[in-house]
Amino acid sequence: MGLTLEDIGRMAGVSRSTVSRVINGDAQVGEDARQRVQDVVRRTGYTPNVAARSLVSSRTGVIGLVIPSRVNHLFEDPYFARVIQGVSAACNRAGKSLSLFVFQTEDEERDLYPRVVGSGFVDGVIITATHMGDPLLARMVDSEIPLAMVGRPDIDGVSYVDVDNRDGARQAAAHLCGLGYQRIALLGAPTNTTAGLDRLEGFVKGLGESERALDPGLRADGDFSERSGYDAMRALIRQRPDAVFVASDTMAMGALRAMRETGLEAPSDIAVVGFDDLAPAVMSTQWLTTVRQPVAATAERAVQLVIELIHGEVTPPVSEVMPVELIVRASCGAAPAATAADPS
Amino acid sequence: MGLTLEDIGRMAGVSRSTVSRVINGDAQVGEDARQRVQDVVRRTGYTPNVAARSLVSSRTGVIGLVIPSRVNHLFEDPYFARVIQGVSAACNRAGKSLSLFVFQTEDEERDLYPRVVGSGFVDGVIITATHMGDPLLARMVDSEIPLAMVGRPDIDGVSYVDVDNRDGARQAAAHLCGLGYQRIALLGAPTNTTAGLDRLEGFVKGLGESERALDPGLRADGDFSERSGYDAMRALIRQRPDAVFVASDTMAMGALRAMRETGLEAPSDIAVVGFDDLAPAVMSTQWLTTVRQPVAATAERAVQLVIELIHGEVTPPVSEVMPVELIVRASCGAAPAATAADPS
DNA sequence: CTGAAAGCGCTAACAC
DNA sequence: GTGTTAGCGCTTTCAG
Repeated sequence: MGLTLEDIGRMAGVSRSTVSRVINGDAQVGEDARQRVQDVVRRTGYTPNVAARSLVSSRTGVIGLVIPSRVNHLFEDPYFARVIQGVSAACNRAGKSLSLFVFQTEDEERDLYPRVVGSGFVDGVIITATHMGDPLLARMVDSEIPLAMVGRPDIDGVSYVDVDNRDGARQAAAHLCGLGYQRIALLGAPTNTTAGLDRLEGFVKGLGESERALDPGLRADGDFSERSGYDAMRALIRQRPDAVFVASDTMAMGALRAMRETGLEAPSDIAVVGFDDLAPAVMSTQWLTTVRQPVAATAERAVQLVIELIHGEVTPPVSEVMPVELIVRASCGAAPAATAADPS
Repeated sequence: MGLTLEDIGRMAGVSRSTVSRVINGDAQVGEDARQRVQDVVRRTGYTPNVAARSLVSSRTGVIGLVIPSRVNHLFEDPYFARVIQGVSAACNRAGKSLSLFVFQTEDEERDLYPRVVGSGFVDGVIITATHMGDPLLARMVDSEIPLAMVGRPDIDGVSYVDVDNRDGARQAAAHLCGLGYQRIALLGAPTNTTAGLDRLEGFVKGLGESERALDPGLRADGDFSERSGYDAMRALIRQRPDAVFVASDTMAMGALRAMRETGLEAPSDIAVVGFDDLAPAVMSTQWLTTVRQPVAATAERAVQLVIELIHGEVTPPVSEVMPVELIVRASCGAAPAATAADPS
């Protein structure tokens, strides 16, 4: 810090332009000059001033991650930690800086929004966890800032990377049907989120593949929280389901707690299939059958996508859907060993 | 975007200097000029270019949050989500931007470190989750960048905000002693972290207040993961403790799972006290007796602290320790109702 | 109270 | 190959 190109140039006996060229990997530099410059840079630990660089290039190398988490409990769910981790890792790899914007209140959103899109502080943004109808997304699209969403947007014109929620839920339903369960319940995710909607649709579709329909009495929705899973399951239990697909593992933890409290066990009393495969308890017990979603890979693709958008290499909207995988373990009542041995 | 001070000035019929003054709240501006400028700014949605501003002021308004999480499972623990949330909220309030640096590998650390301290990209940094002996912390101190740690550093010269881990563990031990338990075990946190060390010390101290010592056989350590809590508890169970203090709620979840699996219940077979009070299951069941640590408040103080350091308002190292609170619930075997009614 | 002018550190033509 | 030069958009003396 404090050192400038000019300083380095002086020390290496060249002009600042040559130093700039060396630093930016320009090939048109003599071998000896390059050598001298690199020595000085290394010796002094010189790092270019990003502000000056941004000012002239109108690029900051910063990618914004916007989480409009008005609902506080969003942070309860390990999903967000994973998204942050994935985006961070991808930014690191791409040599970008990550700036995090968590809007916890309307006020914060109002105050911060201009910094995100107007000040030139970020080159592009990744947004996640909007709820349907959130005007924020539309505003961001209008701002024309390079934008990629993690998850499926509810409006057109947004580039995104989503996981195949429909197919995951479909697989879960089909698996439960295949296992011969008769009263298959749905403990759904909020239907004001596209993930909730897609998982509902996929579940219904999976049932349909076995000529079944979703009994409205066998459906209750939660809000992704453990507590809501518990509450919804308490209600569901009275309807005597023999299996339940829970649209998130965190809610599944709540559902299992409700079952335990009622003296019910999985899978013997009620088979359980979750969605996510990233909660600590799920990972460490390897017991819950669940739909694994590739959060890190999704976040990574989203980062690549904004970068392509920033460079103008693709024309928005572009989208991509990542495959999910049903991980069969014990909680659904299918012997995992048998499944593992299954040559199919 | 695209608009400059010059543009605004032209539209308002003043020079760019005046616009700059208005925007920066300089008092020395005529009422009419100020009015006209503000109108234009509002109408156009003008936002100053941060790069240009930083270049001249050598301030970016960015605070870096560094999480050297070489251990992947750090992200399993809700603690980090909370720290991020707290730091983010505090930055928002202070009008600062937050830049997140997660070092997951040595390589990432090596590559990113210069960007953090050398490029002038951040005005100050908050660091957390270092392990003892981590040279990173020493390097950051040497760099002389305004620095505040969340947690207690293991070297001198670092400003920090910590929670009172010692006192929390002491309270937990004292509470268990007071309840008359005889074989009180410790399921500790890693002793290569200051939090782990402090909780151990506090626990021993709390025992000491009742003239007890920690039976080495009644101690097992985990690594903050659910799995490690499970494993450690399996080992402890053989020693037949009648109570256990678990140094993190996530590990407590694992410990309870081990107990359940062995047919043991809390508090009747083994009383359990945790530490954190922020895991979803703990929050929603309100069942686990635990030491509540004020993570959000701690993060917030850390942000205030770096800001003061940036402004040179305080001379490092300064430190602060936030009080923790034992939340007595059902898992320790003390009737919570009685405790609540206790006039003391 | 307001404008003119200098310059923050860097990149990118444009010369040589 | 390498140096010179002109800004990027802003803040900040310094005049007026």
